Amino acid sequence: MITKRRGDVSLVSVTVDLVIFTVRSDCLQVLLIERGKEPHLGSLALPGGYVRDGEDLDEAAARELLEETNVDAERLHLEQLRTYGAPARDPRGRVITVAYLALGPDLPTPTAGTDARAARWVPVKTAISDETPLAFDHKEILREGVERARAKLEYTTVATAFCLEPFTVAELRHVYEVVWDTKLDPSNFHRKVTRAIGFLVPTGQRRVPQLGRPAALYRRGYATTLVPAILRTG
Amino acid sequence: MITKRRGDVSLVSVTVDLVIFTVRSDCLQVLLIERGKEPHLGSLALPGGYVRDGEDLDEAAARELLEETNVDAERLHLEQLRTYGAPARDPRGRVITVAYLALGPDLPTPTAGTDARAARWVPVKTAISDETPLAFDHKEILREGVERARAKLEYTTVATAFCLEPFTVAELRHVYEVVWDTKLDPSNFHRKVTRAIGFLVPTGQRRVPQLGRPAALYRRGYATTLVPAILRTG
DNA sequence: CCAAAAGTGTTCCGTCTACACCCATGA
DNA sequence: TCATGGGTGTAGACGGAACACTTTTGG
Repeated sequence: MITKRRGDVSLVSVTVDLVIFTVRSDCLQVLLIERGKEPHLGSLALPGGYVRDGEDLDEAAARELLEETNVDAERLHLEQLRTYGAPARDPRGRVITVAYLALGPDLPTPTAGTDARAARWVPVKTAISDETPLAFDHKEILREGVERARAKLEYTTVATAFCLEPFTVAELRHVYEVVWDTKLDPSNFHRKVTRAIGFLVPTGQRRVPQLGRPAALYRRGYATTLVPAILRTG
Repeated sequence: MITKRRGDVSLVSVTVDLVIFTVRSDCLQVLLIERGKEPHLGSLALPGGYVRDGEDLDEAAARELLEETNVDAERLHLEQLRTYGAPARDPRGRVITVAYLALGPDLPTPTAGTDARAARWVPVKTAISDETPLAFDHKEILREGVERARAKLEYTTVATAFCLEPFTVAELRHVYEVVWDTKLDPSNFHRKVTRAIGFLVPTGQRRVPQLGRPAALYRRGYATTLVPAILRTG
């Protein structure tokens, strides 16, 4: 282990890693990159990078997000997930990583990022399975990200982060169904989200679908917590 | 800012800081130390210290906990809270800190720790108020710790971490009342905690109080999540 | 008219709240 | 016996699940 010291204090490198989720093709997908260098050259990993001098952790996460997805962090939900610092998690030496969770609507192809690294969307079911190896401890980070995202849909309004505004109640329900991998009763779901104060703001507009009655369009409301919560049953 | 580099990568120091709560004298208290050196010499701060070589973050937190409270981390609830890394949060240079939340029963006087630093229990109301300055960004960390602890009583069984086994339902209720700063209906609370499967294990013993009917004694059950949750009302 | 999706009404049922009430002990 | 806290019973309010039903569009 190569570890320098400042005084009697060991020094370590700090990275941020991003668990970026979107709902695409009826499934929850995560953005993974193919590593272009050692260690773990060629294997899949979460996007991320070193925290720079004078940069706060949230800033570093937002910068990496912009570099990887070409989307301004303003338009996404971004929150700190957890910090991982097992001594041997990176063979290059002591590196601890602050993991972030990002949720966004179906984004433009991420390959347009400034990094030349190949980035692509991978269904979470695939990424999480034992058949898909991920670099470092990224599998564990991803699993925790999924759990956090699923839990947060229950008692917060973050699900709207997956929707492009304006959106319909059915689109929002689709987000819940995909993230939770369940079916929800459309009528009861409609009542819950429209009655939760501050969750949805009606635009007064409607969208005519290919089939069926036009649906009212909404934007995100001011509320961040969802009362009453929308609980997963079973 | 004194920051060394390894290759092109900036190196930082990493600390763990502990938000240690207990219920003492009918109020929620936090363990604070009086700093014995610069910066912030003499002011109150959360206990903590540098992460050592080859030490995982959880290990470092458990070690600091043992040093500060002289209590084995096995007997306490210990979980990662959040990581703080604002560039100027420590005047000595770039130091990021991984904050941990620890919950335990009314502990022996913490001054017996191996560190010579003066440690003492401070009511959270006092510590959190604007009249009590805390070192670094510790006020923010403390506030987030309080919020986390309060929220976790709702949907997990961590409240039992505040109780010495065996304990009565009234003692557990007292924990909820103190942490939430509310009064709870004793009869309804009793039903909720005894019906939640895996929360409490009856010992078959009773404790005869100074006054009133003897109360059944319980130990912690296997459950970590609380279903149904015990919600704060209002 | 039919199919399909949006949205509303209604019934049933379980949980929470409030509070009356009984139980077990020491004084 | 009384006072006190432990614990149970119960009626009403509230919210969720299930599902029948109405609305609004395109074909």
